[in-house]
Amino acid sequence: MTKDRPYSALVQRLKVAGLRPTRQRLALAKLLFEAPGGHDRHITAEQLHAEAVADNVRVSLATIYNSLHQFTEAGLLREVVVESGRSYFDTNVTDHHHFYFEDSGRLQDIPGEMVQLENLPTPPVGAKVARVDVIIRVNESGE
Amino acid sequence: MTKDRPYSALVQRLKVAGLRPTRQRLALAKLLFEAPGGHDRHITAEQLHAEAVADNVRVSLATIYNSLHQFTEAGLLREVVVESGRSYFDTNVTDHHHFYFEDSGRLQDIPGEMVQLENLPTPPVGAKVARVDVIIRVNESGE
DNA sequence: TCAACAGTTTAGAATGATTCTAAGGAGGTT
DNA sequence: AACCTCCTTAGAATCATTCTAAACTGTTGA
Repeated sequence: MTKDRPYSALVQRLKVAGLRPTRQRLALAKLLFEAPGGHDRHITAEQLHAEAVADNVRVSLATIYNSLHQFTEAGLLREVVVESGRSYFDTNVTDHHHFYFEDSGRLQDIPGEMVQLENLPTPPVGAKVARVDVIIRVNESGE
Repeated sequence: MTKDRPYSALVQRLKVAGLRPTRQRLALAKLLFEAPGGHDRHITAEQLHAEAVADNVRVSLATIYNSLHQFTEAGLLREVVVESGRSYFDTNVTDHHHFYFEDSGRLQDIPGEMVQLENLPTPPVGAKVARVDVIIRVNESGE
């Protein structure tokens, strides 16, 4: 039988991340990482919750938040902040940047190698660079 | 008399921006743009409110928010978002970028010319670049 | 100088996203 | 199956921010 195979890729992925493969974490991981539409998803907690509900997965919002943060800490997701009061979680954890469409609130990936950062200033003494985010904010409306 | 001179620089600045120079807007503008510590301030609404209170200026939080947004629209301030759920307002409106100290939540300006962005991808058709933000996230704790 | 109107301020309620709490539930191991 | 720890959850709580409706003030023109 191919379904319910105990050691599917997702189960392994969670275990490697040090997270117990619970019902809800598996369901969320599936929605996030095996979405039919492909990868490079930028999703909010509310959106993921809506998807889960639509997929008949019963999960509380609290668990959505817990899971998103745990996945992020484990390196399975990356948090992107472009707008105060709303966090996006990006399934693309490779080095890359973003276009942000201010009108629609949509994000679009820019491959890391498409942006060349020259002459980056050295960080202050004692500080280590955790990440460099480049956000290109664009408008689509003819304003 | 030098105080209460009706056409001080701040009054003019507000008028040019199309904002009536009211008591509270003047007081806030003074705190923001004529702070003794110098320019390049990165301040939140709550912080500004606290400064106003400490300076015996009676202003409501609602007015703080209104003013910060009006100043931003008028180009006197720039909003910086680095962390979900908290907006910083930057008194430096020239082209520049930021170091963000994740431990302390502090921001530090990086002059625009210190970051050279090469090969920026062209925005999607119909979209115009409003701004490019570069945020260098750093940690100070020896983690 | 002063009336009058439009633009401002305000307290407090409302909102929206996120976090907390404490109690019940479910993996995994023996 | 027992057991312990980790996980999930409903609902309350929190936090930043926005809204509302009423009171107030700058400015203009008579």
